[in-house]
Amino acid sequence: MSSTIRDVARLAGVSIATVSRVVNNTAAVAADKRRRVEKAVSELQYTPHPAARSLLGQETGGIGVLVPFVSGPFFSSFLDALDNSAHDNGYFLLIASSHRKSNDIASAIARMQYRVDGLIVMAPALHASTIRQLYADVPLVCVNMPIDDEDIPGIEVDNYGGAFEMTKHLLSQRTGPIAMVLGPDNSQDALERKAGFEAAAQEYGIDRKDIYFIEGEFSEAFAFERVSQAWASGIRFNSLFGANDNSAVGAMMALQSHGISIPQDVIIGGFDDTTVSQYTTPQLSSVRIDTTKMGHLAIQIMMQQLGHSEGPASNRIQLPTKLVPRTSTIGMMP
Amino acid sequence: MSSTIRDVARLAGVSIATVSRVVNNTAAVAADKRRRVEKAVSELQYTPHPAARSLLGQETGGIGVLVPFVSGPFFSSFLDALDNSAHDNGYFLLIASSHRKSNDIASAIARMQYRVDGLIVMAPALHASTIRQLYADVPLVCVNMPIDDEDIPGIEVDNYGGAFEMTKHLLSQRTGPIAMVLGPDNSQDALERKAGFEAAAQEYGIDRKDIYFIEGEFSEAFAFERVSQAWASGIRFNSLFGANDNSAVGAMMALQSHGISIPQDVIIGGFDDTTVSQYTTPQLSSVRIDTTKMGHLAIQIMMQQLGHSEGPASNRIQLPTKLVPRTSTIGMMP
DNA sequence: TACGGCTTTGAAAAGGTTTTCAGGGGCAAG
DNA sequence: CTTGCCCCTGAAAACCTTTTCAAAGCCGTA
Repeated sequence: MSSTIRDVARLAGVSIATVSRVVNNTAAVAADKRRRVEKAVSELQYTPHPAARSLLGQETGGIGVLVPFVSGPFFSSFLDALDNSAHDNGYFLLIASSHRKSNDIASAIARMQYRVDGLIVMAPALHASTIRQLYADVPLVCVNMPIDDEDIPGIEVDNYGGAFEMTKHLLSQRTGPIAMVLGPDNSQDALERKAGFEAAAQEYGIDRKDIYFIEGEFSEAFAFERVSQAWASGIRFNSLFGANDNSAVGAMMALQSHGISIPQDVIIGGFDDTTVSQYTTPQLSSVRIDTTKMGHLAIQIMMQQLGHSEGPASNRIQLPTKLVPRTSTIGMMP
Repeated sequence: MSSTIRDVARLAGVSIATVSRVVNNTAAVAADKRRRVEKAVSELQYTPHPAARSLLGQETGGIGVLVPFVSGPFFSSFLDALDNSAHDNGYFLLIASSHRKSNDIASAIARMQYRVDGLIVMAPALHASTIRQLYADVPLVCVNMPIDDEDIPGIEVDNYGGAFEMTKHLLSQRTGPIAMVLGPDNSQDALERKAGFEAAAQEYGIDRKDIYFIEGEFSEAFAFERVSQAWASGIRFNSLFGANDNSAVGAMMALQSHGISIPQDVIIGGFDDTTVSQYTTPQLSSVRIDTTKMGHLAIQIMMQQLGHSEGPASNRIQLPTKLVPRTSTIGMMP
């Protein structure tokens, strides 16, 4: 079986207090005893039991992460950044996915209780205050979700601005009727993107009846079907904005299957700048969210809350987005 | 602050033992006391401290997962399956990524000590016995890595068979000189794929001098560069097998940039059946590893080891692969 | 009525660590 | 030589829970 601090103390001929002092380097210990203890530690392969430590209110070294899904390029690259950054700061990640169901979130958070020093949550369909309520006494960082409490630190993505910019880009290339494939109703980011889209369309003076909204679910298959239906039913537009890349790609496939050529007949833009956007034909213009930066910032804010570092000036950050134009919105190649 | 079992006991007017019995439903308790305790529990929002529990050798409810990376379609869909399956069994995941460095693995495993009930490891560059050595007394499941100890349960992917099948597919479409973009030397799966490739080439009687190996690192950029070099230096082949999809895509891009058309001039196959393979032009033929099944199986074997279920008949599973032919290897569209 | 057995209950120990507190020893200064 | 201070060390408490063990109460039966 695994050895305890008592075993080490016995082997080294000292008290357990001394062992603890050597292991944690927390007080002066006579040189010879220190040596003896170190020898005993390595001989017995002693590792302090984390449960005993956290029982005393010590830090656990863990950071809980809650995301809707683990897979998908957007979430997974965010997780990757989180993981790297946490690792650099000596923390490990406890990851749970909520699958967008809110009761799952409650149970997932319950499991994290006492096991983590902080919580990083991304739950686009929930509000930050709900999370805070679920687990009150832990440092919290909310990412990419509506933050309705001034005191909760977090990172908000500029969905509005990104959508606005993309829509302007589309309309500057090709004016006239325009369509948008929406996201799920309960997703705050989807709504913000819609708002940005509308504002830009208005700025360009597009007539209300020349703006088409097509239902979507952030999924390629769903977008394919609905866009296909829309086109078949005679709806026509010169450009299309997908609330995320999945939707945009689905729309692209649907239109191409109707014999429409992109970007000659219709230009298309997406959101998220997913990996696939580089591989479609034509390559999909998109709006990049810097997930790596997002992850780093989240950990940085968390470290600040845990008192480990200075952190950014504010603990409430608006993450800018970046337009990435590709061939799906550019009429002619140079 | 958060409340303890003592607070509950005091409020309900019973002993802490009784509270424990009610909370864990572990022995008969008089109806009125039970009610009082339940009331106190909900009133104080009491949650047992997991550290105290695990100190008593109870199960933690956590399963540790070690993967080279968190991101990337292959790993993340595996993680997703793992997460779903673990969740269904009432477990949560503790995820750490090793970034392929072996000292990171050691420290990651050290962190997991005592925090998890079991460990699922995917470390293509390491051997199972090394892991076992690092953390002896915990149920272990090794996935997609060389298992050099009969007693360690795990899932091995049929890399050899998949590569064999793909190579046969390539040569049945187009015989003659053939190239393979290799994976990293220290990766067991890469070596197995190479072996499968060689065996198939031999079966088809391809002359040794008509078989070209091109260095690779499982990365698109690296493959692009090396394949480009190879072609520029005059090496010619009718078909190419990429040790993974990244390499195959890189090769495809490189060849296309040289004016070669796929599949008319050269046919290409990959491995992993990554998402992008559906979006390249032409779509990339690949070999699918059912990551979802892999995740489910891994959890299933783990549950068996933890004594929770019957599990599969054997705890040593060879996961079959499946050839997914697409347009990159089919000369003419129907 | 008395006794045996069953149900319910609480006290206490155990699990492994950190930290406080008090004491012991050595050394320097007076 | 004595006193005082500092350095080092060990005993013990504290953290929170589960579980064992023993006792108490109750019911039914002889």
